[in-house]
Amino acid sequence: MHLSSDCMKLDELGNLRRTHLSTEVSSKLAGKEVVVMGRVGDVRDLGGIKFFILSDISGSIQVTAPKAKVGKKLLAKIDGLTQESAVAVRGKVVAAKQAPRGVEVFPSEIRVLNLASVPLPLDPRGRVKANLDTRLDARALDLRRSESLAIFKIRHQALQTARNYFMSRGFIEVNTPKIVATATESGAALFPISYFEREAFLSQSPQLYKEVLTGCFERVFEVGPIFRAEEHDTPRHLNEAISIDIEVAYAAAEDVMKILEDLIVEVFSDVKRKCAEELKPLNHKLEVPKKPFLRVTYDEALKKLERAGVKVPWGEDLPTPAEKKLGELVDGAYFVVDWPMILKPFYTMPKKDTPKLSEAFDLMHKGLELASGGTRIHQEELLVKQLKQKRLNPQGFESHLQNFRAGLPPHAGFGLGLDRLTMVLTGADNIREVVLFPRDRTRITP
RNA sequence: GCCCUGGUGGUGUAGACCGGUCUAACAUGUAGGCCUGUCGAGCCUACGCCUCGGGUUCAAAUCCCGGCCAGGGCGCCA
Repeated sequence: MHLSSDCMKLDELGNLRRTHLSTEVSSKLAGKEVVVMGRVGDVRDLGGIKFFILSDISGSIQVTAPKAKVGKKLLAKIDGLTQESAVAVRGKVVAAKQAPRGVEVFPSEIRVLNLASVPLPLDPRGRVKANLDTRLDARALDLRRSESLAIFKIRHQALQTARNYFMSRGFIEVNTPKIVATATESGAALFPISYFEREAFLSQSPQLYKEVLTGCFERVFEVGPIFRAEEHDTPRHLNEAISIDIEVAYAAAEDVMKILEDLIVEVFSDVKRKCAEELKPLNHKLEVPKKPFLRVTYDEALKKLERAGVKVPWGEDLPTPAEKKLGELVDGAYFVVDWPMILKPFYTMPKKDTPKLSEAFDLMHKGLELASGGTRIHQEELLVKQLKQKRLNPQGFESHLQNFRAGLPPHAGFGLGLDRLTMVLTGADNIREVVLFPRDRTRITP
């Protein structure tokens, strides 16, 4: 019932189309008619003259309505506007020194395409801060804030740079299934789903698929979601994340570490150069790491930590406080290499001379793990041995193992967390800030 | 799951330690009014809040217990 009366107030978009983005309206167009569309910002009514700011994805433009020059119907329409409503304005461009950008539009027609209700759950202009939880509940509105917008433009740039990087180096972009039949890796927590009459799982990583694809495409990369059913509750873990995964034939750990190094430096440089405007509202100074990144062995890391008063027994993973400590001891981006085999998954290649250690690496940035990778096993016999050692049944991996009998080449690769990378690029201290609609232990909406 | 901290109008905060003076303050917002150059407009008026349940007390936003929720620290994270 409210709906019908509200709809009565609304205008149709009809055949009207935008001729200019708000920032394309310049004083050069003075005297010309333009059609701009966007969201209503501040409305200022001075009695004899009314102003409102119209914002679109490019920026904003002021719409000015002097009583003497604009009809009563239009003035009434401006009175009825609410913050964040969607409007179309047809009008004449006027150069004016007093206008915010030296140019404004005198309206001849205003169409209220959709009226925003009041009050909104948060202020998208950001004058009054809102808690992260409140913002995530109204995420699409929150994304109109300049800080949020800046974060996702930077994320977009990182993704674009990464894609360009791989494509210019002969990588083929692939999409592997996210619905998988078995829990392929150890006792890792996977989300079970119902797949017709069978149980299936959400993929935890494209690992096995990308390895197999090196046998045909040689160099592959994938940008896609990974799902982990771990009950973690931290500012750097989500249950759905985006991973940039690569796998390269005829390569070993050091080769893909160089690729990763190059990629990181290129992404940081691009963001620093092309997203200077976006970094400003985030108040973030981006430091481009220098190549080559420091290689710290697992053993060296333990020694450094012990000297700093943090004891980690050999053969154990670095607990969070140890990771953070190491991040203080070794600044910027660095690799931790030569991990004990027991800490790495079954497909990890052992070091030839010291088989207790692996050819696996982690890329760290100030204590935060951004990527992990290494040389993979390509010989079936060794892989079966490792499966058994991890107490996995090789029979469950038959469809995977058959590829190794078809002459799968030696290969190496890594998985890089796009969300964590974006955290570092934007200075965000909570991973939820850099994900449009984050999925964590308690949140599955919006 | 554990530990710490918190929950006050639509939003963000103050008040709490030391119960009464709280008929709950400030900002933003919203509604109305004045104003023909505002630009985080200004001025005037109004509207709207103590997380839920229990307890202590003459008296609870304030103290105690529990629930729920959130933030941080861990754990978990092949």
